[in-house]
Amino acid sequence: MNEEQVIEAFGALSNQTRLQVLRKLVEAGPAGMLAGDVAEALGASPSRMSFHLSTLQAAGIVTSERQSRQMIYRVNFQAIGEVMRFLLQDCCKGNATVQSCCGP
Amino acid sequence: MNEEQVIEAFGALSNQTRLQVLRKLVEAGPAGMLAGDVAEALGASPSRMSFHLSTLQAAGIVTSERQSRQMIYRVNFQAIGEVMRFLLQDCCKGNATVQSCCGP
DNA sequence: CTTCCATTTCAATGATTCTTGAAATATATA
DNA sequence: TATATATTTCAAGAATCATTGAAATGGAAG
Repeated sequence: MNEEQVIEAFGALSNQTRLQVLRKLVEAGPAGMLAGDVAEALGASPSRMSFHLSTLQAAGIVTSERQSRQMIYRVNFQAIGEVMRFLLQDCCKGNATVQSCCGP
Repeated sequence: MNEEQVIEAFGALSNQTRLQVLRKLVEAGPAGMLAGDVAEALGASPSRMSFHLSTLQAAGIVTSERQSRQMIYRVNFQAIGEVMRFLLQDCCKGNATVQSCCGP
């Protein structure tokens, strides 16, 4: 993951609605969630949710799969880990204080 | 660190100039860097750098201290760790794949 | 083929962010 | 006090982002 992608990911994460979407999808687990269900769960219109889901997907933070006429969205934990790795290793040179976020 | 602060931090990190500033300040270590030196190092005007440094400081990612008529900026590694912890624990419920970013 | 349903795309609008250069502020020195 | 230096603040304009509602698309079912 390069700097440009990481910047896009941070941009995607710097929004309340999208952070709520992320939490919902984490809750949902590997099964993921339908776009419409995410919209309903968060009280957002379909078009507004589509905008935010697209933003998250463009940043790689979620993936999408068509299931007949609906769309399943899932968290991409790998991508989130890579963003964190970039911040820790590339930006902060593996600083121990930062690293302790994952610690005991 | 609460959601609002984390969103502000992600916003601060989603910009190329500010990511470059962060790297410079990490390089500089505990001594920090003068605002003017950061500006010069990155080829940015004083007012433009002041804007970005203020954004980073408002987000808690850097601290500032006046030294006579100049300003010393330093990385706040603790804050960066807290942002990562929030993303890992609060958003991703401690997901192992995400956590492995800090791993071996 | 028509209709229905889920989602996305589009256009318009308002809000936020970024850049630029000039003016203001704070501090030091002559 | 006057002057110089470092930084911030301010105002204007350009660019990007978010919300809304209407229209278009993709796919299933009658």
